[in-house]
Amino acid sequence: METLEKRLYEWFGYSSFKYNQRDIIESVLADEDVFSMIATGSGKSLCYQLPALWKKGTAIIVSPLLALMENQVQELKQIGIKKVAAYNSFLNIKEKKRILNRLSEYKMIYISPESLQQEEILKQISNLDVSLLAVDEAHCISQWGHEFRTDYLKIGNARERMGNPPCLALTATAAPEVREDIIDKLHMKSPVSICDTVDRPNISIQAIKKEKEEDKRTSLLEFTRNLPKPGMVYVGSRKKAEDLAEMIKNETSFTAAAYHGGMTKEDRHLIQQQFLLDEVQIICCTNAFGMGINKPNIRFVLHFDYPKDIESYVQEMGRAGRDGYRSSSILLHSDTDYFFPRRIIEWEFPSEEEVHYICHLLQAEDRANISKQTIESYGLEDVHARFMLHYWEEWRNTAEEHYPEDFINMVIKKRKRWKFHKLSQMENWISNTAECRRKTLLETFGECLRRQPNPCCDICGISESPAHDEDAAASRQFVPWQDRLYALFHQQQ
DNA sequence: CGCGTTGTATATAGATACAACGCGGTGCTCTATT
Repeated sequence: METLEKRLYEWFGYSSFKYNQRDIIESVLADEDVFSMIATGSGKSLCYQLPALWKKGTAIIVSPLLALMENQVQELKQIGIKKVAAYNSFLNIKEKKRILNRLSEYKMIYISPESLQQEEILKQISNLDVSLLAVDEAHCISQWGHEFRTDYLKIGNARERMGNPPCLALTATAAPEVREDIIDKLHMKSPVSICDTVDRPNISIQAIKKEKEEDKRTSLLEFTRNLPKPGMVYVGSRKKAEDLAEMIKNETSFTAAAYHGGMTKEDRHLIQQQFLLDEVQIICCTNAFGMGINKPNIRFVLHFDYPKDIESYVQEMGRAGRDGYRSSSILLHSDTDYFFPRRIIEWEFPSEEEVHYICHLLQAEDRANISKQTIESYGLEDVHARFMLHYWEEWRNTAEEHYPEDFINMVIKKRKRWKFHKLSQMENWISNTAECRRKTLLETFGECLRRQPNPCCDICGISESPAHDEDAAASRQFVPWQDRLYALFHQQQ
């Protein structure tokens, strides 16, 4: 397929495909459903952008963050691809109508799962020739869909309304159960699966036990002083992100800043830019920071609090060393960490009392009269209200009698059990790993460790001397010069 | 949800019991005000 290369150069200015890109694109062009797990920075977006331009019709691209959509649209327009739009709440009614009335004139429409559920857009899309439905950061379906953003679970229904176009799911991290969940929720039938390893040989892995929170702080300062920078510190709460950033600024000579979802958009953007430009050396953040960030030279990721599942851990530590140079992942833990993640899981669900109340309400009234606002007016949080509406709708289709007790047992308790299971899997890896950490980590992704890098992990032994750097050097050579140049160039911007 | 802090009443000047309140990741969208 010589013309594929020709178009790649003509449209995007690249002279060759990266590892796996061609396979994915060819499968998409053959109208296959494709599930693909490839590393961040290996050109995921091109995998739907090129087919979108190539094929007749309009591609719909589901994206989790408004900022990501805006970036992509802007970048495409800059390289001369103009028939693209983002359909979201940035638009006013006039602009929305304008786009709605001429959907078929676009080659790509970026959209959030929430906007995709609006009846106006579903109606228009059902008459549209949809060339491809692409879901970017598809692990969000599994990670966010069940409790936090339930519209992620409804993409499959929207797909049916479009007349079942071919579907491409893209992510950087997904364990086997998560892959199955994604494939199921997108109503994919025997998809082609194209996956990279999740192993990152240039990142050494450590989990270190400390007595108390105070000892974790001392250790954090020590690592901050001694490790190469820039670095990231992941914490569990907004307040702690700010506390630790303050502490690093006061106790060391390095620049630090906090980043979390409670900050204004402007502040978040500013801190992000400063970190990207190496003006801020250490960023202390909650899990709000990460998606869409492609900073190549992060030298360490330190987990001051551990995440609730192994995939999140792999995603977060994997932000280190994208340039291929030696980097560290360090996780600090202590017995006092036990309760926090458990409380957060409990908090994700409405209380039993609330469920009872809302179930009776939903049963007594005609469902059409009950909006999210009604449920919120009974004191439920935004997320819980959406949770109740989504599952109630599913629930009433599956059973004849609808008792709140059954709803609690079969919907809520089931999900909680699953979440606690994932949490203990994470904790087991932290506290009870007897073999190589890298090996056990890969096994949860259904992979084998093919070659042990040096340095590897705290169990295999971390050598302090930089003399054993052959592996970091070797992995560096794996990165083609074009990619390194690209990384350097983007670092400059 | 569950834990820790603050507030209030009681009955008497300091201490106790118990209720109320606040905390605690992730982001979309729509609507009504500054």
